[in-house]
Amino acid sequence: MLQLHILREQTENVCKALEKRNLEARPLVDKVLELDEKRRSFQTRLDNTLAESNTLSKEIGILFKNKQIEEANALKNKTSALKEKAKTLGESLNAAARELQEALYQIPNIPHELVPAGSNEEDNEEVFREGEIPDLGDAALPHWELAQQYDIIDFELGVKITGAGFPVYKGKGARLQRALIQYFLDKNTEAGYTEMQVPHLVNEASGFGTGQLPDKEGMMYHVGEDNLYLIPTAEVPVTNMLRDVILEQKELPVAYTGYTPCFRREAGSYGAHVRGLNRLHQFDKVEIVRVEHPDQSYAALDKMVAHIKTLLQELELPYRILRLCGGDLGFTSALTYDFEVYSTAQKRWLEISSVSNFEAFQANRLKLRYRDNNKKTQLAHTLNGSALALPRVLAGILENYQKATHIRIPEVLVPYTGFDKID
RNA sequence: AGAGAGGUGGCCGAGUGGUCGAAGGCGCACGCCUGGAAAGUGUGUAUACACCAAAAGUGUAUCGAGGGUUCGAAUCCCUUCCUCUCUGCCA
Repeated sequence: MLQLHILREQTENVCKALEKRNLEARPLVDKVLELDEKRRSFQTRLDNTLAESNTLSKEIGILFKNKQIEEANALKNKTSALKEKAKTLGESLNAAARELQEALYQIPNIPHELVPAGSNEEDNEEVFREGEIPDLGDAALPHWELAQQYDIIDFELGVKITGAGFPVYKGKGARLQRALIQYFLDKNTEAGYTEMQVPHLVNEASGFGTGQLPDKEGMMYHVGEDNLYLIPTAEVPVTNMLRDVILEQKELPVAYTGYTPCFRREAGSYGAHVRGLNRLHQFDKVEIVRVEHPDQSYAALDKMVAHIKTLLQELELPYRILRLCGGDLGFTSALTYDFEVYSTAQKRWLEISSVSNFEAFQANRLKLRYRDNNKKTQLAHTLNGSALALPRVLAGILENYQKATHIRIPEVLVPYTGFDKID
């Protein structure tokens, strides 16, 4: 949610910047400003009415104490009109506030100046590429065939017990996955992130806090009986820990990491792009989340990118980094870098991490603030990223490390897996 | 899951219809005192919104949340969430 004062004071700039998202924001922004004015006018009128009524009430109290019953009753009559007025104004105020919020929710975050113009993923800007793409020739198998050949992931079994998109990891496949999780958590901890184990179900308020609700309700699994949602990412519980929090400036930055399974209904997926591990309803992910002073948030973003790079370097996977263009940029993000690992057999890049600076957009909704040097509360900046999403890293490892008779395990993982090849 | 008790400011805790945004204490901040510290002492110490160019200031709302009664609610009523104790169940 954008801050109203920014919309009010920098209307032109905001609209111009939003053009990068191919969004004609003018009508929306105008509507917000109009509703804001309306809301404020109702607020002022209601406050004045209530003030008047409060004064009268106090007078009535004093009159009763002095046994001036008649005078008191006379004043009572006066207050009933005020009461009526306050009620109407209150309703108008609430209606305006609600409308304002709804309109405000429809405006995405302002893209950072580095965000390239563009309409879809084709226009994303590759900013970095590293790692050798192995030459596997025509013998290269996609990971789902490797998974079957070495009996390490069973998609059919998942279908049997749950449904499509819920694979069963077996034997060394399970162990490799667990090794990756632990490796990522260790590396993140080493980099200064505090490990958190969080609930995998969240309440409605948390869904609203990070913006999955009300718009993206369809992406989450809902437990109706208890009105809880299965988390689509650790970002939801981890970030919501900081909902309605005022931090002291010296407590910044906050850096958390957490491993959770992620549950996504992912309606409307199809074809080869969802085969194997490419897209799942349940998958594992290690997430990193930061809360930063606004002056520091972009330096922090760079640090996060650098950190994720080291993970991929150590795993010796070929990857590239994209700066998302305006058309592909997430609603809440100001600047996002996607990491993609190369799937040698599928001959395409798979997204394994998305690192974003939300600036104050998310904090505004969460009411996550810090107290600055003048003791004023200010919105903090929030950032998060995957470090990393497991299935596609697994797919990358299986495909890129495949040999004629086995799959090699990246060296850094061997201490975690306890074996150096899958055969 | 059943029975009971309770949710008040950063924390503890008073407050059962009228200047209560809320006593008192702790903590914290600044000052005095001190050679320095402790003790002592003085002052200050919530959040949001509105008005104001801004500061100062003023107003409004907030005592878990939502509704109601009343001229007036932390206080009474209803709904709901949560916590604690006991009983039950359970990894």
